Amino acid sequence: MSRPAASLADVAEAAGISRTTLHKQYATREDLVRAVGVWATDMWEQAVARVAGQPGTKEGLRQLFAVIVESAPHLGFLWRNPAFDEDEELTQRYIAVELRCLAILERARTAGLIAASTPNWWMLQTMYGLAYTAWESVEAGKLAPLDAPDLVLSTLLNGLGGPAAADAGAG
Amino acid sequence: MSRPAASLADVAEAAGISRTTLHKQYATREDLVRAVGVWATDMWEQAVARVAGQPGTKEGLRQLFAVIVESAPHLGFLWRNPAFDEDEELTQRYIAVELRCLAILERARTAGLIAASTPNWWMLQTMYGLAYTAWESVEAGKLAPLDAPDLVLSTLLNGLGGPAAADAGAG
DNA sequence: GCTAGCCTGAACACTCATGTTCACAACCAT
DNA sequence: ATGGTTGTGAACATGAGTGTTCAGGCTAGC
Repeated sequence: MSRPAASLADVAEAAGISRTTLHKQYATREDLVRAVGVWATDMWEQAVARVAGQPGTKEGLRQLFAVIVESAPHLGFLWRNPAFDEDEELTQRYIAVELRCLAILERARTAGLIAASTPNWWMLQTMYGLAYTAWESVEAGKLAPLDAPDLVLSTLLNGLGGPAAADAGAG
Repeated sequence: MSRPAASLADVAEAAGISRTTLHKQYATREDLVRAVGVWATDMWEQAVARVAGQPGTKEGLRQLFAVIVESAPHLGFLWRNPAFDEDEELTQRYIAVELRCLAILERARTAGLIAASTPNWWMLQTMYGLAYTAWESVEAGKLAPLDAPDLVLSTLLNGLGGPAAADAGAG
């Protein structure tokens, strides 16, 4: 899943089955890729469903970010495949899940945790960006998995600013 | 450059030359990819060189972020190509440029703009992540190019936090 | 005009991923 | 044991991308 250029022979070997059997289950490579895309979407859906009821509190956001970080590989797979952009069903499902994430962020904004002037798309973008970055850091062994959600939370809410950064002049 | 899977015929057509001529200049596809990698590294080197002397102030960081945002496509190309990881020269040059970026960030940390507890790798990761995210937003038409550096600056220093986010409990 | 250099289209061989087919072995239920 | 299912290895055909060669055509400089 992490290597889009892998041949079907490699995939079959990695799956511990023969190439013939792989072709029985997925007639074409496209079928296989889509099946993995559906699976990745399932994973993401289920992960977000676990936290969709969270309130717009710091703890609620922390739960949300924990789920996004752990879904990072699935999201990365979906983002990297341009084919999914033209897949009506997957796109619809993706948007629906994204809206559930956005709902939590909006609650946090209403609660004053996030600046009222922050547009929806930038909340989402920074959340994705920071969470994905945190996941990469975990993969690289630079960040402990359990620390990732807190780091994303504090960075997204407070930035990296020190004592002299009280106001950055924008926002 | 933005489509790694493009055939050499497509590349030649896009370049307005024949496939034969393309092969004369770059014997193999590997040669071509590496040449583009060298070019992307050149671009990034030159861009950072323009701001390497900046101080650790908000304006200094803003200049740095402006340069990273504009270099995002070049960086993306370098990041997406695993072949470059094994290229000694390009890796060395990449690290050298990264260190020049880090120097500015460290100056800002010393000046108190960035929390003293922030590790180097997280400063770099968040800078890359936010800058790349901002560039994508520009590409998507959601963010004005001139606003991008300021948005990255304020988000990285202050986060998205509103009045109720005075302390997120981490860091 | 003539030559040298560069670009071009066309053709070719080669490799590799892909998709298909088929015969055979293992296994499971009856 | 028997018949159905499932997985397997092997072979084959196909198509795309790649790299090479070659015979012209074009322009620039002599």
